[in-house]
Amino acid sequence: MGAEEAQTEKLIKDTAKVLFFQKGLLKATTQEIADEAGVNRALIHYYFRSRDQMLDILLEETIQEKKGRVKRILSSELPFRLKIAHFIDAVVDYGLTYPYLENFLISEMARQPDKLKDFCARDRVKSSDLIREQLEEEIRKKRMAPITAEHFMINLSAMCNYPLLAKSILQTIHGMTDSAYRKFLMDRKQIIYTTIFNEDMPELTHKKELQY
Amino acid sequence: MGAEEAQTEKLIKDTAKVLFFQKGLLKATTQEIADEAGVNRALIHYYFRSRDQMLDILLEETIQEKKGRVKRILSSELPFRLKIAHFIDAVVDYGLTYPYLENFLISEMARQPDKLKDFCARDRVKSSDLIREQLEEEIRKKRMAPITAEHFMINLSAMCNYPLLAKSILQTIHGMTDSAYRKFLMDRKQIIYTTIFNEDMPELTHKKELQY
DNA sequence: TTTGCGTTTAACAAAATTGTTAAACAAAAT
DNA sequence: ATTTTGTTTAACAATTTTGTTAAACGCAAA
Repeated sequence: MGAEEAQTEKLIKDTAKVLFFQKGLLKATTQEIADEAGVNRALIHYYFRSRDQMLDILLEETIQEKKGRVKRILSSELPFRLKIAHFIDAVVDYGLTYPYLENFLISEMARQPDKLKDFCARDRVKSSDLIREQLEEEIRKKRMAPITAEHFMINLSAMCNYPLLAKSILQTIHGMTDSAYRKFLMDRKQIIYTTIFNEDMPELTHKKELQY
Repeated sequence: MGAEEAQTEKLIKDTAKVLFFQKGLLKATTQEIADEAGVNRALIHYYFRSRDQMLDILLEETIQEKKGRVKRILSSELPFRLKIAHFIDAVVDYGLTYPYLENFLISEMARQPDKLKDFCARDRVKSSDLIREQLEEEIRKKRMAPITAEHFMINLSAMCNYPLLAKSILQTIHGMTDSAYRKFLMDRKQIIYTTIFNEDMPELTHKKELQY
């Protein structure tokens, strides 16, 4: 349709993101993506040259966005516990959109370790570094048991991300509908906070300022 | 070599398990498996008819074994906290062998949900049911904060399994060698226990009796 | 030693998937 | 109206992967 910008390109990318990161179809073919987007398969090669290059772009974009949100929260001026509460909130919320994102990244790393090494290293600006000082002060003040920043962040990431990665398993075992699963994840925000701090999670204000 | 039992069949299965569940190569082809095992590709079809059927068998066998170990521990007569300590120990140890097992299961569920539904449901005899009573007593006695058995088990599974699923990511970010990663996982056993119970993990006796 | 049976292989056929190309098309600019 | 530009498509070629088959092989029992 002539000069209609990168509209179609975005349509393809968004469709592919849904198949890969939301529905967990790691092996979705270019044909399946094209069908889902309602375009011809050759278009994908026109815009992205190859399936692999498209995948790189999708991963790059999506992970950068997620990491951006997280980093914005962890490097904010909030007090420690409130910061962690916002982290939990943001990671779980984002996971509702793309539950299989990390799952996908993991598979790709096994397939082409070299390519993703630097990408991953550059990207994952160790989040543990962003909370180390505050965490250590918290421990010094005897407000929580001693733990390294690395293990603390991994505990936190684990409890937030695992139910996302394992979405299909959890839904099957407990016979949850999509909306039940959604509610289950919302409950978990509280649970995770309480498991770590042994107290109720505070109300979250400033949510919007921290999103972008 | 004549009457040499199902020796070769086992060789192929073990090789495939290593590629799929240990190295995380979800897309390993029948050719790659055959090469790695040092046999001709057609052998795989001779023994398993198709790649998909072999995959089913591998998943079935491996998950059953892992679940067997876990269930044996959770349905033992041990006191609650010791039981959980053994659970952590067993899951992390098994994960050192096949870190990508769950990752693989998750991907397969997205690909063929129906086939794995009953398999998964029958298999995952909700572990939360096996600890509910003891957990509730623990809470009644005010020895820990209130939490449902489901969320408790998911917290636990998350902290044990996530570092396994995310093996490649963690190793890359923190520049860990295989042996460093191994040590890191061993440390985590303590960390996980302490995060949940706010006390040091007890010594584990009876390890052998609980393994089989 | 030869017959039989499980095991192993190479060669072939079929299917699925990716990547390329040249032509058709539609809208905007000239 | 025609040219131009970017977009879209169908048809084709190449590659990869899977699945089949018939024959060869080696050991053990007859």
